[in-house]
Amino acid sequence: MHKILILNRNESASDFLGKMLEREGFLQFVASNPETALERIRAIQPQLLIVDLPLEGISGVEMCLQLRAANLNIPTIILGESQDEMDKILLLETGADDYLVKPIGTRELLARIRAILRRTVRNPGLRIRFGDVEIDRERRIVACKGGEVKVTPCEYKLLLFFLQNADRALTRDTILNSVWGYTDYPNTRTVDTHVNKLRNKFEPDPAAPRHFLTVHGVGYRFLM
Amino acid sequence: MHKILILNRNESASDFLGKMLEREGFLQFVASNPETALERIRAIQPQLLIVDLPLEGISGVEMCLQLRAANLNIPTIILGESQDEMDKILLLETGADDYLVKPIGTRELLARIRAILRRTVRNPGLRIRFGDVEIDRERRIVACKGGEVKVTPCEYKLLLFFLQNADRALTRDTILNSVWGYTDYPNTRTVDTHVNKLRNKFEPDPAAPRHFLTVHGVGYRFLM
DNA sequence: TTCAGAATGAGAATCTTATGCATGGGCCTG
DNA sequence: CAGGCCCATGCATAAGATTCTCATTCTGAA
Repeated sequence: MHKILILNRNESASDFLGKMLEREGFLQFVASNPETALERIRAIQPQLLIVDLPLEGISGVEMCLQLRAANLNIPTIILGESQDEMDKILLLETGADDYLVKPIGTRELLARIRAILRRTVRNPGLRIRFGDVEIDRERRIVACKGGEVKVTPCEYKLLLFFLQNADRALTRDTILNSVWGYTDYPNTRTVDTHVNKLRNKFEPDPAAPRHFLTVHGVGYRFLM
Repeated sequence: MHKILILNRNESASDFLGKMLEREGFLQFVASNPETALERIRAIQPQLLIVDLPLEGISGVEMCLQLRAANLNIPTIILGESQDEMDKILLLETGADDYLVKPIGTRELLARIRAILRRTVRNPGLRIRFGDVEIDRERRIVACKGGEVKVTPCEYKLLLFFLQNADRALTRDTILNSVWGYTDYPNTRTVDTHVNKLRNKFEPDPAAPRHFLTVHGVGYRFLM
């Protein structure tokens, strides 16, 4: 979930914007002056800053320069009032990533937010977590309690399948079909073996599974 | 010096734009249809793509989807004719990084180009380093522990591709597609062979790779 | 002729799955 | 409700299959 900080001279004005962002699944924070903005960026570490011009006693360009001087390197979208090309250019050159002229089309703003995050945030959708386990699909790495755990191709596929079908009782047949692509089901305990391996790798106590539960007479059920 | 590819259905129209870019210190290339554009992106590896809509027989959105499908991950600015918010949004959502409505303010375009390059180009200089290895793209020279190491064209391209996609698990197919330009995937071990060569040239201990890691059953992952 | 790139194949490393035995839950019977 | 039986599951092991490495050979272009 991405954090977005809105800088606006009167907080109420950013209320509408903030609501919209929350509706879209972002976490929004507010600052009403440059100083608190800088503080909060350091404290909260948002992925994006939206600056609603004009600010109190400081120009947008100065704000950008301060951000740069503070070495925060945070992606920034400016919402400005001026159609004047010169203003836009100055802001873009001093560090802003985008500039939109008010009145803002909310859907366009959203699209631009996403476009910027796509470039600057490392594929958030590709990370999944459960318990102490973190799966990074882009790197194809699984970590448990911060340390990398090696998983074989088969284990990896099975793990992803469990995550996709969390909290559902799955028969061995279903699993064999989806993960292995088998259409007929030999009397095998391959699934058991692999579940066992996943337990050993990811369950704090493999003898008392909390995530990879067995459903006696049926198969398995995975809990996040 | 950054390379920019302009995609425009009639090349002459991009002449003005191209001249302007060259004046500003960019290297500009032109393509007049999507197919050659994709080819050239692979061949030239530009840092930015400017798409001047409309194209011949293909919509902007389709173009973006193709770029995405080809896994090229190239920053894209769209120059469009439509003021319609819906068009902008669609393009931004499908992968475009910015959308400008014609007529274009050249100075604003420039500022936006720079803003995007600032975020996407990792190394403003042409030198990249990892481990004991230093790559000088301007001179096309690779050095390891200070001494020059000869690399063949193929090895060089592969090396750069790894650097651009550091820390991501890459399938052989992806690599063959991006580095070799293959669209169908013969059952070949060409990639392995070349990775092997890179290991021998750049890994302190080729038997225990620290940079060119294999992801069993998938392909390879490069670590800086 | 030379060199880079692509294909090949043998051997090594790694992964998959069958097997056997141990264990434990579920169900029947008394 | 206890005891015992049966079957499902856990789990270690090893054989078998796959995938990877890398030296070598082949091919085509300069």
